[in-house]
Amino acid sequence: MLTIGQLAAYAGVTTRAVRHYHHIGLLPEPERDVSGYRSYAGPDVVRLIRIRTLAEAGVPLARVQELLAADDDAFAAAVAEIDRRLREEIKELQEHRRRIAKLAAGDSLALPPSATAYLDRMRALGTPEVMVDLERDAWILIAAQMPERIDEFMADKESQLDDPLMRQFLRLIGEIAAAEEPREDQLAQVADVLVEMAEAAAVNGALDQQDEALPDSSFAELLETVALSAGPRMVRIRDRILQLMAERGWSGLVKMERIDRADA
Amino acid sequence: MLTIGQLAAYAGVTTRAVRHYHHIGLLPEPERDVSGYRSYAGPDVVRLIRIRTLAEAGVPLARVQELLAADDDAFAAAVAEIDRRLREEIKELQEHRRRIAKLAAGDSLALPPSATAYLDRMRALGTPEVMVDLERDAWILIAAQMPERIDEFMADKESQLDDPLMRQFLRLIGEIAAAEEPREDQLAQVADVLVEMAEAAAVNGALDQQDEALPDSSFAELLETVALSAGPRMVRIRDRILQLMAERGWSGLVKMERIDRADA
DNA sequence: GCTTGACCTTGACGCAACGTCAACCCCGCA
DNA sequence: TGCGGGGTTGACGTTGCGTCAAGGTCAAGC
Repeated sequence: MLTIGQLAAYAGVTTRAVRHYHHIGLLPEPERDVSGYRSYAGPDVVRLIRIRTLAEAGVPLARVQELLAADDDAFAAAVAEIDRRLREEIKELQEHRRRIAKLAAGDSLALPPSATAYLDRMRALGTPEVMVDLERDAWILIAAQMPERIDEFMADKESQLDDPLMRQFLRLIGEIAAAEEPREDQLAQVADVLVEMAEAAAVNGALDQQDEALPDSSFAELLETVALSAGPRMVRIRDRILQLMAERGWSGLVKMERIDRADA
Repeated sequence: MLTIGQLAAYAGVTTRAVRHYHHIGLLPEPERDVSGYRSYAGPDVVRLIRIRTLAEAGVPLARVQELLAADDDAFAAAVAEIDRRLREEIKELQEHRRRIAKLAAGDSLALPPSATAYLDRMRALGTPEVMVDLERDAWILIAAQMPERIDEFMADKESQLDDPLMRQFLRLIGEIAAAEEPREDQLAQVADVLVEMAEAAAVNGALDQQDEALPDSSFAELLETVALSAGPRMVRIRDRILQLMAERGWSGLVKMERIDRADA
């Protein structure tokens, strides 16, 4: 009676969809006419319309069979379950919207507000962008690892920004970043400041806190590799500073440690 | 530094996901160690975390690259567009919920309330279930074809149910359906009633209306094939009734027509 | 040195619901 | 007889991975 195109037109679907329903056994394959065309009749149209009615209500095709054959109770139960699934999907998408709205509102990717505030303040103090980027990446790592302690860390860091030594350090770093090639005396000054900060930290116990915050050494090594990703120029400068610090009896930048006199 | 499993753990994803990101070029393939294992460092972890942050906000992976590289304006524009898409998807799902709620509320599949009311009334008048099923299927077809006229048709049909002839017809059909084998006198009575109804319809012009409602004959034929799907017993009874009607000068059940005297 | 278990490698299929070629056949019409 | 608009099967693409399969590798305990 009807070709596949006519059948599809009756139900307002594509021929591809009809063939798909045949493929998954949802609509029985009809007889073929002499030339091999599928030949449909009224009941096929009716079944196809029923299928579409369910599909357009969000019923997965895999459950349409079952629903078409179900009695009233089974139907109601299945419908209730499908509605539950729909509600869940809507909730998920709304959660997506919430997150993307936060991103649009200026939240830096993958960092809590306390951290972005800290980074903004660093920038305001003249810290070169490349250093801020490194800090950000490091804090992304830390925030992913210890999300519940990140605010505590940031409070610490913010107060450090009030330390005149830290200010001096940032200023020196800014000068070095701005210059073509860093002068040796600038690097030496940085090393001096860093060592002075380390000594102060050793006295007030901050060095022990850093051990507690970086429990396994592998995580500290991981943070090091972030620092090493800043490009060859920065790595050279960094290496030189480490060298100068070593001459002054200290090692490490991520995790500062006094060099054992026996080694020296 | 890190194996793929460790990298994945840092970002809270599966190794499969990481390999997928490599495959689609979202995360660069890292160096391999001597045994061919992928070896990751800090920047890889950071990038993976950024990817996840966007993905979990509903950004399609295909757009994550672009967003990670975008400046603030481009980022805002892309985010706005993604939010628009999310809103659309939510609306679609809500539409699904509306439809499925209607189905749960007892709406027969693919039929408007006027039609289900008519079918219910038919059933209440003792019409056998198999007949009601055929009517329903026929009206599903018609409703799909002419949705805007279905209420008008149903009003007509409802008023026909008040016709004593129609009542008699339904009672006779009920008796026939209940019996093992229909008696010839029952079938003759049905034919008599149908012919009487047809004659009345011819007088008040209802026959012309039916021509208008069934514009092309192919649609009428399609409706016939629905009637033929009721099983061999019903088809035999139907054929016999058509035969008896023909003896009385009428043809057709879906679309009744007086037989041309020249043919008889 | 051997086994064991956990982790790594590539390759490939599966899911949901079709869209979209490709290559070929069939029908009605000028 | 050619043409345009159907139909036919087959297979790949979409989205974001999950889940085998069939191995090679590593660290640890015996």
